[in-house]
Amino acid sequence: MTSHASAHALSRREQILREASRLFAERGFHGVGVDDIGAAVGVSGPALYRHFAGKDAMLTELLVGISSRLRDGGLRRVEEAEAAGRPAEEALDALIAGHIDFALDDRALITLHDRELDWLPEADRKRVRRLQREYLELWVQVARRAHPGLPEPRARAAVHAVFGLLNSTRRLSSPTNLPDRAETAALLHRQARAALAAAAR
Amino acid sequence: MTSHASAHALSRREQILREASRLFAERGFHGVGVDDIGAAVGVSGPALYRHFAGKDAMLTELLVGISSRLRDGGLRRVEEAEAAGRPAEEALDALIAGHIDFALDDRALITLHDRELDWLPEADRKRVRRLQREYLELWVQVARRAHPGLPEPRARAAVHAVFGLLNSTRRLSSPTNLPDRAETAALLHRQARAALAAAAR
DNA sequence: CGAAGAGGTTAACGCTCGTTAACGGGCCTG
DNA sequence: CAGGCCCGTTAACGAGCGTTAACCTCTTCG
Repeated sequence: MTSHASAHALSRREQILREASRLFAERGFHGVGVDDIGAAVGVSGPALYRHFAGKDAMLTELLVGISSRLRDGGLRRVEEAEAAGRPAEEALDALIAGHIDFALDDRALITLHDRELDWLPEADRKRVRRLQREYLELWVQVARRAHPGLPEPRARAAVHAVFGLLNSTRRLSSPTNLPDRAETAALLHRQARAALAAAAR
Repeated sequence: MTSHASAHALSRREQILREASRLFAERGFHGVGVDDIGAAVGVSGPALYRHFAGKDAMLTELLVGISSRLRDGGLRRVEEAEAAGRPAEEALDALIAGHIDFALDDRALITLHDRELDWLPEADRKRVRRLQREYLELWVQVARRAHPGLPEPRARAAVHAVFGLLNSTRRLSSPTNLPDRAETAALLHRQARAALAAAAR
């Protein structure tokens, strides 16, 4: 309980997580030293151990946070759509839009999310995988409701492929590479929708 | 010039490259030690230095090889389609099919191709990036011919996203995870085609 | 036959890097 | 004002790992 957190600038812990995620995304988990992360927040070296148990713990917290945000956000959107009685196509659109927002706004996190999972200690890796699986299953259910007749194994593969499509933004290194955020989002959305529809044919 | 190569089993050099690519894909470039690679081919440790200048050199050779194969194969397919006077849509289909074959048959290489590029020494990295860029430009040209009215920046982004879609197979760890090779290939093909067509709308 | 070279071996060096130890200085609180 | 606690510092340890050295054994060929 850090008591006075939340409503002011950025706690040291959050600074560290932010810089760590940026560096991990740029150079990979093993390409970044503990000293590098320290330097990025203005302290040097082992000072980080006042805030985290170790380098692994930072990655764990980042990955669990990402996976949770994705799954929880997805669940919320689908529930909202269903509560409002909207058709399954719109729930699917909400999932797509949510994922695109995430991929465009938190490029670094998306990169970690499908690149650095292997380096977690066994227990944490299982936890993250579970969250990822739940998120995927959510998509699969909604996709099958939106496209009746789409068999489950194929839906799973199709959703998997669409994740690859949406996460491809991670390689556009600088934000200026995007012609225009809204336009890029619209393009990805059309492509994702079409890719899912094509799976059902 | 290794003289008597090619027509028999597998030269020691090729064995090493094959095992190295598998291990790099599984555990990442930094997650694999030189001793691991040696053990995988039945020799141990520094014996590899009889065949390669170093660990970097193995990765370089793998990545340059992959990028070259992709680009050359793509060029060949497009030229064949054009020489036969077939429409641009069919050339695009040929590109898609070629990439899918590669992604399904050489999963490890595809993984390296978009995951481990950062670890190359500067000069080699530029070389690989050049090949990758040429491959992408080839797709962009064909896509714009197949879909008139698709502006170039959008075509580039769309093709990029489709690469993400097609390369998503890398996360299906075991080959047995694919329900059926032909079916998976067909699904990916439909999705890629639809994602490109949707970009043109 | 004898020199050369290809392709192994084990031992050892040296660097990087995560982690811990030992220490110090502000700041709150009894 | 004294004792903790928070949060830094620098120094040092220890493991892992890429690379090199020194050495050995076949095979080949003049």
